[in-house]
Amino acid sequence: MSDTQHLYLVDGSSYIFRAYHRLPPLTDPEGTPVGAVYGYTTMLWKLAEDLDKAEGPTHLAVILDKDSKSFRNEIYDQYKANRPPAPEDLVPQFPLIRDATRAFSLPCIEEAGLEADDLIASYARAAAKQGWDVTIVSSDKDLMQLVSKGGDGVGEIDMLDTMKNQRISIPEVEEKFGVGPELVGDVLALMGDSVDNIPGIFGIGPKTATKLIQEHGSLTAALDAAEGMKASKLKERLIEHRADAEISRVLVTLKEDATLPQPLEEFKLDGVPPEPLAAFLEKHGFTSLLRRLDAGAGSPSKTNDLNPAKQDNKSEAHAPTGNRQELPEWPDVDRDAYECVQSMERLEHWVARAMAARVVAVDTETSSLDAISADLVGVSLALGPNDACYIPLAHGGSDMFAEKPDQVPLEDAVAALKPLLESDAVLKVGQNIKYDLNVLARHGIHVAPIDDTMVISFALDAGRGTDGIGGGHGMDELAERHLGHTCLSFKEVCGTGKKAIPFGEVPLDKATQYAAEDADVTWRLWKMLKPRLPVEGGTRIYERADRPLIPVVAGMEREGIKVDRAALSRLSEEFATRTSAIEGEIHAIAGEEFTIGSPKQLGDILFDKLGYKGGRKGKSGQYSTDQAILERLAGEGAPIANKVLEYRQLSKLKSTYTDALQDAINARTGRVHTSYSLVGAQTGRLSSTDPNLQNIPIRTEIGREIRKAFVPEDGNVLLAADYSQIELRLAAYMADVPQLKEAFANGEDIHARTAQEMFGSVDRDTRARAKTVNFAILYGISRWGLGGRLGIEADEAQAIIDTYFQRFPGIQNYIHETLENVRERGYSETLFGRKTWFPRINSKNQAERQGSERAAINAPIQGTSADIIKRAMTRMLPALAEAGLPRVRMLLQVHDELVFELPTSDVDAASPVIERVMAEAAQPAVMLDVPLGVEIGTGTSWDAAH
DNA sequence: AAGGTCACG
DNA sequence: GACGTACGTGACCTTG
Repeated sequence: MSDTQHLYLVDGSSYIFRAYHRLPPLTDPEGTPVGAVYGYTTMLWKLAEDLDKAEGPTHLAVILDKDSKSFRNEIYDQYKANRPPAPEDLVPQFPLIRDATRAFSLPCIEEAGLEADDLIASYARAAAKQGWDVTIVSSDKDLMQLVSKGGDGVGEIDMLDTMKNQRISIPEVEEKFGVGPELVGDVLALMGDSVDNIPGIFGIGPKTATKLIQEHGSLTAALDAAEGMKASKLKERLIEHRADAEISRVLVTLKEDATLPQPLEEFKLDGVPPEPLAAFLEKHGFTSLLRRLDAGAGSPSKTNDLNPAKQDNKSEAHAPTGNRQELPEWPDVDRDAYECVQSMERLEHWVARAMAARVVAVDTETSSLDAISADLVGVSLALGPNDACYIPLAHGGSDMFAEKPDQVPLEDAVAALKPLLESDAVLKVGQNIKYDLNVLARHGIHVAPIDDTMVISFALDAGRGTDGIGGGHGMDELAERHLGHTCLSFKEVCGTGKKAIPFGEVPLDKATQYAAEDADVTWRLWKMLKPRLPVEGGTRIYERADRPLIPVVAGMEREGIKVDRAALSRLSEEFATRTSAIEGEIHAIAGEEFTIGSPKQLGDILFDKLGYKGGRKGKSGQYSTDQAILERLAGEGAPIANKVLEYRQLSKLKSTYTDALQDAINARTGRVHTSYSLVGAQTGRLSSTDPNLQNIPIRTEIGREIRKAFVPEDGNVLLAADYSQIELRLAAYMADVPQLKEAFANGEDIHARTAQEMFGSVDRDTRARAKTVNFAILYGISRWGLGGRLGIEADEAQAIIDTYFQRFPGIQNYIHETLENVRERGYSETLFGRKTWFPRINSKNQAERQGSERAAINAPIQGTSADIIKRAMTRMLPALAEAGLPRVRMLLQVHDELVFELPTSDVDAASPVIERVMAEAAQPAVMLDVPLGVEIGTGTSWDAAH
């Protein structure tokens, strides 16, 4: 059988569209866009490499569409009528496809009045008929009709999707359509195709189409059976739109007997002559391929092992990574140089020196990690390299110490330190100084002015170091990066796990080494980082947004919020009862007891024991059992799926919220105090931990029960103020989209307006789809993602995206320009100058690069929104005080929402102030031409305030 | 410690 | 040449 001929038919037209959308917008030395051509060239190269292999081609031809009209337009004038025009930078690439094909010395077939699909069908059948095997290089679903097994002197026809590197034979077709290739046309005729504008039957998608054909065996049978069906929407549609289905059946039928413009024999492959190929590669600057051609002595088919792109996956292109500077001429950290301050006299000496120095690095040591409940154990100060001290204040008390060490009494020390820490003339520098602010506030010290090395690092380098806790701005990490110094770790000093001791039990010599080192390192970091701010454009965001926010957020953390413990406790009990009942039901259905909370065990029960369909996923080879999968199973009539979903929901609510929040109530204040991280999110958003109060349930009825437990003190109410659609408003401004700006100015429903622009009409369906598309845009879109969300094919999603860009060209420009900028400079920027770095934006790893691109599209929008609410927060309490409303307390921030607690009698006066401060927060630095809408609600719970 | 899942904007 | 599919978070559970 070794002399079997194998014909490859390359569907060039569909390939170039796919290549266009998945490759970066490359241009050749002359400025012609060539991204898609490059993709096409590498694909041909790969095919040519397979020439000598068993499965490889003996004959090959590229088939192209000649023009946009075909005989199908005569049958149905709307055929492909709503297809948007090809993107501007794709058009000049069409002729280059022919050039590329010729460069490989391959035949290129096209014929007026026929689509590439028809030529492919005719060639495939002709070749198979004379016993050749045929591989169609395409992933077009219409072509799947041709897949066949062969035998009896007839060759086999399969398909090859080079992008997914997947062979498509009969099983793959059956998997996709639920029927064999001979019935694919019937399914397609029912479901239609919005890209080609094949009508199908309105309201019937792939699922229903497959089901009908499976049940009835053919399209005609299914249509005939409609009369006998029980009354339903489906029945009506089948009857009413029968003609649509019939014309669709004709349109999807491939013409298999077209006259062949060139005989099959002429497609014989004889290697690839290098000269024309080299000339082509050179002309368009495809240098890596050119190198491979040179190295491979002529033919790509002999250069299998060379793949330069693969070898340096790690190189991160040219995005600046410079985090390191020349080290100043400082002595190395010397932990034995630090002083342990144990007398009032020495303390006063240090305070006097610090006053004179004008800058002091400060660090506090405490009994626990939680700033609100922690007790002060000691304070360290640093005035220069190795010029640092530790002032122990509450060490001893256990048998670690033979007797309590000499220490300045806490109150005396506080009195001595207070003038220094509150002096306008002395800058206090800390690493995460918000923590120290909160600790010291409990002792009546209101530290100011301040600088924070962690926040400075964030303003300079957000996104640069993606690994490590604290987003790469923790002290140990900064010390390593900027000073080449390894700090004494907390673990080394206090131990870990059960053997851990509180800092107050650490002997003074060791405590001094650790604590004073922190202050010393903080001082050095400040000396290195602070001067970079003006040089690297970080001053604006640090001085105007982040630094002033530190004491504000510290205040919010100290305020905390009251939660109704009894209400949470009741909910916990209710959830416990219900989960255990559901657990029993699930075990009954499964026929055995297992741990429902274990995705592994659950997956084995669902897919192995109970035999539901659903593939493996991920590297672990474990079944996925997430919400989307379970909802699908539930829709297919698996009773266990809904039970598991309910079980999951309730146990999540119980463990993460009703149980955990009770434990989070502070014994001293009776309230819950979250901790906000100012450097938690690369985009500039805050994040909230211990507990996270930025993800309290709201989307479901049962979840909102938890929100009801967040309450005001007697005589007060909670007030929630939300920015409405702030990110879309910012996108409308930043991308300059007149229709969206106008809609916001008029207070219109923005998703409805988008639906009108996109689909020409507004109903529930189009509005929902428009909303999804709007969000997709903000998040950096991909047609697979959008397709998944909308439940449509990726190519249909692509058509929607194209329409969106056509209607709102500003958005496309914004995305293009943002990415160009990020690729060139390495970072994105918000309207207020916040930078986020994307070191992988030019990565050769496509997944990595595309991930960075999506994040980079989103970062300026999400980040600008974060900047705005930060500005509002900083101005809020002074504005309220000025309005005579000092009793309004700002408690929480949830990205686009602020939560306040205030006397009921203050609501009327406070609401307009809050509204105004938020709405005007961008000004005067940025004058938006879109209004910022703010919605305010009040109530006796956080839920009621919405 | 990692992976899976799910709560929020 | 292959990879995974919407951005940004944090907490909890199970398992290795």
